[in-house]
Amino acid sequence: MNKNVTALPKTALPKTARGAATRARIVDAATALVRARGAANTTIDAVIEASKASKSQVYHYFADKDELVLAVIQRQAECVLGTHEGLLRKLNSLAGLRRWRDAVVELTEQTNCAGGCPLGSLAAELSETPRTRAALAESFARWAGYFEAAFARMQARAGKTPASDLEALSEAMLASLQGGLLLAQTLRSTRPLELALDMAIEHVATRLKL
Amino acid sequence: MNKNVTALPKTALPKTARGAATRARIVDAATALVRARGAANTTIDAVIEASKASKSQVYHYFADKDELVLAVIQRQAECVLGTHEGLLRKLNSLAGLRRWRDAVVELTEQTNCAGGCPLGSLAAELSETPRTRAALAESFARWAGYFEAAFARMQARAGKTPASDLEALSEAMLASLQGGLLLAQTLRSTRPLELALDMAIEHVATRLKL
DNA sequence: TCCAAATTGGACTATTTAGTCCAGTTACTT
DNA sequence: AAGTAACTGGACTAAATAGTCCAATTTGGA
Repeated sequence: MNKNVTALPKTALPKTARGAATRARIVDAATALVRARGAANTTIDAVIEASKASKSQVYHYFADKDELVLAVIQRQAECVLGTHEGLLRKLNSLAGLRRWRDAVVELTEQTNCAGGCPLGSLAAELSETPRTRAALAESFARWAGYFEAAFARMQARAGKTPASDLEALSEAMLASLQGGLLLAQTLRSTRPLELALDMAIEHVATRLKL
Repeated sequence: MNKNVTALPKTALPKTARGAATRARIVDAATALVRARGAANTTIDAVIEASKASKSQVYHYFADKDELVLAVIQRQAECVLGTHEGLLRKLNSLAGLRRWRDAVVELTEQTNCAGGCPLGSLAAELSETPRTRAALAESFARWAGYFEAAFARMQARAGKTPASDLEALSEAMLASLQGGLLLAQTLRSTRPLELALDMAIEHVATRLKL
C-alpha cells in the first residue's frame, strides 16, 4: 500500500553539466526514433546506438523504458507546443488564423504528410496507459489553451464582448487539426487537413461573429 | 526484379470448412488483441493462446506477422464500416445525421472513451508501412463514401440540386470524427467528440443549405 | 475404402530485448 | 590534493519473440 504514484526517487536527475548533456542526448535520440517508428518499436539498444550512450547511462537517468517514453512525450510536447505557441501567440484576427492554417498545411506538405502529428501519434499509441495518457491529455489541454487565448484576442479586437464558449471552440479546432492530420497521413494528401481546418475556421468566424 | 507486390502464393487459403474456421478464430483473436494493445504489442504467442490454435496453424494461413496484421485491418474495417454503413445507409435528413451523431457519442460513452476509433488507432500506428497504409486509406475512402451518399440523399430530398462539393464535405466530417475520437480517448471525455461532430453537422447544413 | 491433400501439434532455433551489475573514470567540494 | 559523489562502459542474464520443421492426424473425393 501507499503506492508512490508520483516520481520515484529511483531515477537520478543529472547533477552535472555533463550528466545533463548525456540525458538530453538520450532523450533526443529516443524522441527521433519514437517519432519514426512508434514507442513500441523503439528499443533501448537502438536509443543507445543513436545517442552514443551506454546502457548504464540510460538506466542511470531512467528507471525503465516507460520513464524514457514519458520523457519523450514531454520533449515532443515541448517541441510541438513551442512551435504552435510561436505561431499563435500574437494572433488576433481571422486573417492571422488563416495564416496559421497555411503554415500547418505547408509543414505537412514538406514531409509528404508522413508521420502525422507527433503528439497525435503518441496519443493514439499511449492513451491506454495512465501515466502517458495523463501527460498527453495535459499537452492537448495546453494546446487548446493557445487557441482559446487567440480566439479571445480576436474577439476582443473586434469589440464583440459576448463571449461564445471559447473553450468549446478551441476543442473543436484541435479535433479538426488532429483528424485532418491523421487522414492526411493515411491518405498521403493535405486535402483532408485543409478541408478540416477551413471548416473549423469558418465555424470560429461564425461563432465569434467575425 | 519483378517483385510480386500482390498477394504471394506463399500463404495458404483454407480449403475446408475446418480450415476456414481455424483461420477465422486466429483473425478474431488477433483483432481483439490488437485492438486492446496495438499491433506492435501483440505477439504471435498471445494470438495462439487466445485462439487456441498452434504455431503451425498461424504460419499455415499467414506468411508472417505482417500478413496477419493486414488481415486484422481488413477484419476491423469490415466491422467498423459495417456498423457505420448500417447507421448511415438510409439517412436522408439533418435529423438523421444528428441521430447518427448521438449513436456515435453513445457508443463512445459506453466504453468510457477507451480505445478510440478502431480504425483510427490502426491508422496512427500503421500508416508508415506501404501495404497497411494502403489498406487503411481504402477503408477511410469507403467510410467517406458512406457520408457522401448520405449527403447526396439529404440534398436530393431537400430538392436543392446545386451540388456543393460532397466529397469535401465527407472528408471534413470524417476528419472531425477521427479527431474527436482521438481527443475523447486521450481526455477521457466525449465532449471534444460532441463538439467536433456538431461543428461538422452545422457545416454540412450550411453547405447543403438545409 | 483408400489416397493425396489439407490441416494440426508443438518442439526447436535464432535473435532480440529489457534490465542488472560492478568496476572504472570523471567532476565537484573542501 | 584528496575524498566523495556523479557518471560511464559494457559484459552478462533471463525472458520473450518471430519464424522453422516435420511427424501425426483429419478430410474429401475417386
